[in-house]
Amino acid sequence: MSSNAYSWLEQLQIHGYRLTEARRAVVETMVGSSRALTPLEVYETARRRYPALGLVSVYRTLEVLSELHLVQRVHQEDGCNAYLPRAEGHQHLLICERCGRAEYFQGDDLEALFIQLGQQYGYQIRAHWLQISGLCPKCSAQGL
Amino acid sequence: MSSNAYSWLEQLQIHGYRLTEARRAVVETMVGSSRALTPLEVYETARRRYPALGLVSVYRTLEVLSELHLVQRVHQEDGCNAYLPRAEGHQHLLICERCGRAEYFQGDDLEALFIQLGQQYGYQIRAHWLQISGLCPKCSAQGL
DNA sequence: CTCAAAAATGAAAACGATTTTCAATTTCAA
DNA sequence: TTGAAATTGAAAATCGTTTTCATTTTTGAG
Repeated sequence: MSSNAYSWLEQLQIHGYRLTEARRAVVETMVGSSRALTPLEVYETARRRYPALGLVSVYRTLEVLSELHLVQRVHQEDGCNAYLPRAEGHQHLLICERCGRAEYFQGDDLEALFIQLGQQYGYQIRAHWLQISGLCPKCSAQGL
Repeated sequence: MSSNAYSWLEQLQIHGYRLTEARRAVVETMVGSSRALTPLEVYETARRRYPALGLVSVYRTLEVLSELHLVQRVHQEDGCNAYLPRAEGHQHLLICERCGRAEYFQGDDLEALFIQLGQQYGYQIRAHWLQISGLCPKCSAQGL
């Protein structure tokens, strides 16, 4: 549904953002990525399509895409500056710590736990974050 | 068990680290904290006990404590540079995004899910991370 | 289509957190 | 007690990110 460049650009437009070459290039890079990408990686990839792109615009566009819930930041031991298309609904992430490859898995039953915990501790739950990391089959085969 | 300054210092010693005033000050600050603390906050707190302490030593000590699994980094929307005593066993974190207060809750049943997912996707699971955030009762009462 | 206001851009400078360097100090085992 | 090795704090360097600002691009009204 929201997993194609057209709808991402549409979302930008709906929220009053202009469609620019810089944004198109970043969107095209992020929308189909199955790997977590750092701003610098997005920059390098997107510049192949739009060489005039500035790194600053990558940062700014990623920020906007985050606000619109189209991408999300990925947290890992070695850094928290990579981005992926946002997991939808009750999905969570399984990420390869070597190559950044991501799988999205369903975790509906976890929502109940979160709600229960909120009540138990008197917390007003705002967000939850579940992420599993390890080596994908390919990286696993190559050895560490 | 590992939740007192004595055993943390013992762990440092066992692993060949020397016991210094700087490390004692950082350990004393971290070991009993129920709030996530940034390196700067650790520095400011620990300096009350040992004014000669340098910020650099805080960074270095936190790194060592992380390696020894005595503290862990906390990931939040607004930054990933705060630390807490490490959750033990199958515990996970419930954190107040306003004041950093942390609750540790048990999540044994989640381990089974992680193992199952690893098999399903062919991943060699190395780590998992579950964290819930929101407002603690106190911060919730104060309004946003 | 034209045009002007507003939004967005890229380059450079500024920034803040973290790391490195290094000479001086501290620890600890012999 | 002593000396080698580890550790320290201060300063400088580094890295990712943000801000500033003059210029360019987008878009909607005419």
